[in-house]
Amino acid sequence: MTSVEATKAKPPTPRERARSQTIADIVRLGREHLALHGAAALSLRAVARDLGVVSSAVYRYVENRDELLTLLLIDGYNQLGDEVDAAVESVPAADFAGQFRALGMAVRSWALREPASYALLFGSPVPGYQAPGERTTVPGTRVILRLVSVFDAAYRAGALDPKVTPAVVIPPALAADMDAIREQLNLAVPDAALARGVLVWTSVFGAVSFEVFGQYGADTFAARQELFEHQLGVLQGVVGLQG
Amino acid sequence: MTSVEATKAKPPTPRERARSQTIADIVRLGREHLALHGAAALSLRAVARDLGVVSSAVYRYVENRDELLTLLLIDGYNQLGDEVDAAVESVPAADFAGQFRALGMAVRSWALREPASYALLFGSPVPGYQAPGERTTVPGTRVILRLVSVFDAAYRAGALDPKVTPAVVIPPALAADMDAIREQLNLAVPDAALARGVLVWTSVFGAVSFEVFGQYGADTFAARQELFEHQLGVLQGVVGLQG
DNA sequence: TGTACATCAGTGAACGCGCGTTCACTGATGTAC
DNA sequence: TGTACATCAGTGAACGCGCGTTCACTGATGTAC
Repeated sequence: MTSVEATKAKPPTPRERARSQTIADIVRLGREHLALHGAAALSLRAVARDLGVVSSAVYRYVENRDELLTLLLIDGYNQLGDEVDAAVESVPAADFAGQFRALGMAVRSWALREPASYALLFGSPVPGYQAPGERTTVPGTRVILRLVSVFDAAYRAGALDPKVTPAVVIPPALAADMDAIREQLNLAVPDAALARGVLVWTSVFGAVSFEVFGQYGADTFAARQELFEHQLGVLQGVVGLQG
Repeated sequence: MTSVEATKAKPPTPRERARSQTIADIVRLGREHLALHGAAALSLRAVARDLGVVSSAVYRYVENRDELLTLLLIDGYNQLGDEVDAAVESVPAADFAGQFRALGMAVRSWALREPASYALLFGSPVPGYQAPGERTTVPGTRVILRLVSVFDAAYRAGALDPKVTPAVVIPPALAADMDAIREQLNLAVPDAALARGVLVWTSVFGAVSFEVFGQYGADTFAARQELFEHQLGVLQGVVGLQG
């Protein structure tokens, strides 16, 4: 009445605020359980206990265990996506190589900070759980879309060296896949560079996964940060980004 | 008595043969359960059921659940190691690039055939389980040792192109790690190539993991075999293997 | 401003399930003399 | 070759546990008139 805030974007009622607060708490507690016991052991009862509530009460907020997994998946993708976006945007628009390295390092540092979420998103599939594509595809593709957009912008700016190492032929079937991707994402970058972009993508996550999942022995690599940055440097060369 | 077979390598008694047969059965059934429900859900009771035996009986053969996991881990590493060895050895000794590609393709085809074992070895760690290094290190390093030996042999034969793409500097801390590795494994290959070898290693597994763990969307890549072979071809160039 | 009703959060008991692991036991198979 | 004993595989009952999910319920908070 007195103020002009009746902008029809109806402000949340106290109940609604309490409700979304509780859902946020559930997701947070779920993430902690993920970190302690892994996705397969994620249990609604345990989350209810930590929430200080009887186990059946969480069913007011979450349909079942699988939906909690879905919420955690989406939450993880968005955390990672936000950090990657911020890292890339902190680099000058013309420094494509720097943007690529910032992206890679953002992925690594988030993964090391949240190994359980990383494992949920990029590790072994959770047995018996199938992510609902309608809800996870958009957040789940943020990083790769960002990576591709860096490569494409670099190409359009003439910053992708076309004569990278020994050229490797692209078989027709693979070229067809590349065409589809290029069309769907409105890209300019040609087949060879696009295919190398895919390799770079999987390689970045391969390096991060080895480190997070403990595939490097306990003490084979002391200089892991340097190793990763070196890997990024080489990968940058693979796709022809100079700088 | 009648024959000369008392060579002191005492032949197994019937009981001993039955025993190792049963252990082999347990491992085989465990692998099947892994494939169906994942490592976290691996249960001794379920294995006992499939073995047609009461649940407490498996404790005659396996100390506890963790030991079954260890057996499966070792079994998986050795399956993979055997296939990789066979693939590499089927290529002429002088064709280092061919050996590398054979290794990569052997990893991929085993992983696609045994996705659950692959997930156990290279996916998210199993919560609460710590592999006993004394038993798993040797089988667990077979692939990387084989890969390194291909690179080293190529280097010694002068088949590693030293002027690969833009050279990337190796910081001192990383160089120290490389020195230790070189000494421990008796290698000749220099820092730059060794570091690129590590990248190639993690990249091969990164590409395989993305495919096995379903990170590529359902239909983004139809030509997965071609994609992987292309990736191997580029990686081969990264480390300077010509051919 | 006050009353009557609807909505929602949380309770507590219960269902049926599978798990790892221990233990005292029965019988069959091997070994020593 | 035969007997006495030791070893081993497998049984079946029991322990205590945690899980997902349903359901009828109580009480507090919101909404319509």
